[in-house]
Amino acid sequence: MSRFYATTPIYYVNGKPHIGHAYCTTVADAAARFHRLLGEQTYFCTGTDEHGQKVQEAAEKRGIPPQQHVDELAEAFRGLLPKLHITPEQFIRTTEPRHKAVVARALQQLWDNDLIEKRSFAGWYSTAAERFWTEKDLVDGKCPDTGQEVVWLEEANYFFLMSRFQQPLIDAIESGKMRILPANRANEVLGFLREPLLDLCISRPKSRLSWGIELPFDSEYVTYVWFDALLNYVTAIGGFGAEADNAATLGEGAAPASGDKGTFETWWPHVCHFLGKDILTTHAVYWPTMLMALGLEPPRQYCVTGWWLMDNTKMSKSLGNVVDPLSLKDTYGPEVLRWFLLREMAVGQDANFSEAGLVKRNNTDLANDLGNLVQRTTALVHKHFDSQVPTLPEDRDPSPLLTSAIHLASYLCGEDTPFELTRSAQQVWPVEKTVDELKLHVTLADIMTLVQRLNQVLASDQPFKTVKTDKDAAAVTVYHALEGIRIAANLLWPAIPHTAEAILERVGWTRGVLPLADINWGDLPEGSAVPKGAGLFPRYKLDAPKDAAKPAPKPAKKAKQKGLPEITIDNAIGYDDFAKLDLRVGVVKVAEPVRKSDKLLRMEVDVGELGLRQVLAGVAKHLTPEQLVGTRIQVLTNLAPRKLMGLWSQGMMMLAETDDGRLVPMRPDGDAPAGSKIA
RNA sequence: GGCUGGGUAGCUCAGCUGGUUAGAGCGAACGACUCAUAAUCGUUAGGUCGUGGGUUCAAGUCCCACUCCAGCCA
Repeated sequence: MSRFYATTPIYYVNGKPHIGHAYCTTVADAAARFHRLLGEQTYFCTGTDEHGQKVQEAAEKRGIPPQQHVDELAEAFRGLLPKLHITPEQFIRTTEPRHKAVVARALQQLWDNDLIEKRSFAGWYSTAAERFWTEKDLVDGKCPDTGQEVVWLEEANYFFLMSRFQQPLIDAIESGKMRILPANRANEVLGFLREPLLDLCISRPKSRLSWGIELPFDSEYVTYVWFDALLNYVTAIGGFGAEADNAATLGEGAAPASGDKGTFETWWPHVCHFLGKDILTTHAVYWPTMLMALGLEPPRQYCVTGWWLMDNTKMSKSLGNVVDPLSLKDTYGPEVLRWFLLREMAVGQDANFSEAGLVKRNNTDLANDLGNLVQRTTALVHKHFDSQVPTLPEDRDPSPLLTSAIHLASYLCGEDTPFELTRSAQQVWPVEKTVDELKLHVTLADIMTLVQRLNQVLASDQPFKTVKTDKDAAAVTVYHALEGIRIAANLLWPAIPHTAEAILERVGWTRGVLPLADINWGDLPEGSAVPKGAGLFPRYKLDAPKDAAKPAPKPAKKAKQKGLPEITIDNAIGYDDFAKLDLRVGVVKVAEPVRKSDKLLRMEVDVGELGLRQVLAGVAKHLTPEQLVGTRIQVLTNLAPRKLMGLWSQGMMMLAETDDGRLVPMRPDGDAPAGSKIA
C-alpha cells in the first residue's frame, strides 16, 4: 500500500496567522484527504516554528519569558485549524523537548562525520536585517534592505558543508526521485543549482541570539533556523530516536502509526511538502542536502503554492490592502472559504482574492449547482416517494443521458468506462490522476461536471412530470439522481468535509465517506429514509463597490406579446434592486402621538422574527392611533434607521398617497402573520 | 544585469509530439422549463492566438529578432 505523508511549513510565530498560512494548510489537508479516498495510508502534520531573534525580541518587548510568548502564539495557529475544518494528525512545535533532542542528535552526527566546520567570517552586519552583507551589497554604506546602519563584525560560526551535495541533489531532481510540482518550480531550483552551491551557516553566537537550540558540541552557540525548523518533518514521524518521545508526548494513539518497519521508515521518504514559493530554496536545496548528509533519502515530493493577490499585488500589511480574508470564514463559513481557496486557485499559480469572487464561487458552484441539486431531488422524494429512496422498478432502464452520468461517475472513480463528453465536459480526468499531479482545482472541476450532468438529467428526464403519468420512470430517475449526489458528495469530501457528510445523510446514505475503490453505483439502499432539511448553501448578494464604473442603464426591454401595448419604462429597476427591499407584514402593538408634533405617530410594530420595531410615520392628520392598534400593515424593515423628533424610526410604513393628498395604509389581505415577507 | 516561464474571446485560462470552420468556465444576450435556493436546461459570443520576420504543402503550435509581464538569482 502506498503512503502519503503531508506536511505544511511550520509557521513562524512572529505574527498572526493569515490567508497564506490558511491556504497552504487547507491544500495539504484536502490533498491528504484525497489520498485517503484513494485508499492510501496518510499522515498529515503541521505546526509552528518558535525560535529566533524576532521571537526573542517580541517577548522582551512584552516583558515575558519567550516560552510563554510562543505558547500563546502557537495557540493562535493551532486554534485556527478546527475553524477551517483542517484535521492534521499532529501539531508539532519546535520548542518541544522531543524536537530539540532530534536536532541535537542530528547535529552531533554531522559533527562526528566532519560535515560541519567552524570558520571565522567577517562582514558588514545589519542588526535590523539580521544578516551580513558584502561591501558591494551596501547602498550608501547602509543595509540595502532596511537602510539602517551596519557594523563591521568578525565572528566564528559553524557551517554545514552543503556544497558537497550539489551534484547528488541535481541528480535527485533530474531523475524524478525528488519531484517538484508544478514543474516550472523544479526548473527554478535547477537554475539555482547551476551556480556553485555554497556552504550553509547554521549557527549564531549566543551573545546575539539566545532563544534557540544549543549546539551539542559548543554551548556558546545556538543553531540557526535551518536545522532547527526543517528537522521537524523528521521529528514528527519519529526519526532520530524520536519514537519514544513522540509516543510519550502525543499519546500512543496520536503518534504516527507504526508500520512493519517502525514509524519513521513507514513514512519516510513518502512525504509531500506543501509550501509557498517564497521558501522554495530552503526546502528544495538546504533540506534535501541536510537529509543526504544525515544518510536519509531526500523528500519524494513538493507542492509549491502561489500567492493570493489583492488587486494583482501581493497582500501585505505595509500596503494596507489586507482585509483579512480569513475573517470571511466567519461570514460565510469555513466550507465556503475552503471551496473558494481550493477551486479558485490553480495550485502553484497566483490568484486574486476578493470577497466578490468568493461569493460568486459560493453562489454558482455550491448554491446553484450542488445545493439546489440536492434540494430539488430530495423535494421530489418527499412529495412523491414517501420520503424514502425509491425502489428501482424491474425492466426499466435509465435514459441515455442518465447512463452517461453513471459512466462519468465510475470514470472519475478510476474505472475505464467510456462516457459521452459534452460541451461542458470536454475533458475530464480520473480523480486519481489529477490528485497525483496535485491539480486539485482540476479535480474539483471534474467532480462538478458530475453534478452538472445530474442537473441535465433532471431537466431532460423530467421526473416531476413523469411522476404523474409513469411513476416507475420517475423512480428510475430519482433513484439514480440520489445515487449520483451521494457519489459526488463522497468525492467532494476532501474539499468540503462537513457539507459532504451532511449531503450523504440527506440522500439516505448512512455508511459515511468511502474510499474510491468501494464506491459502487447502485449501493444506495432502496427504501432508506430521506430526511428533510434546509438548504445547504445560502446564496449571498454582495453590494457592488461604490466606485465601480456603473454600466450605462439599459433601455427597458420591450415586452413583445400580441395584444399587449408596448410600454417604455424610463426608470426601470432590475429584480436584484427590488430584492434588496425587505418588506414585511407587521402588526401594530402600540400607537401614540409624538409630543410637539402634529404629524408624527409613534408605533411599535411586531414584525415576527425581526422582533418589535419602533416605527415613526407622518400620518397623524390622516389616522388616529385607534385606527392602527391591533391592525396589520406593511413595513419596509431594512431602511436605514433615522431619527425624527428625537426618536429613532426603525422601519417605514407603506402608504398610498392619493392625488388629493390623503395617506391610506397598505393593508395585507388574507391572514399572513406578522413577519411574513412581501415580494 | 543573468536565467526561466509567459503574452490566446470582457475576465480566468485549455490548447500534447505543427494539419479540418481556434476551445472551456465565468460574465453577457436570447430562448425553454417549473421539481428546486430567481434556480435549472438549451442556443449564441466571430478573438489579426503580443509585434515583425523565417522554415513548411500547412504554424497559436517549430526557428530568429523585438516588446511587454511575472518569477528566480545576483
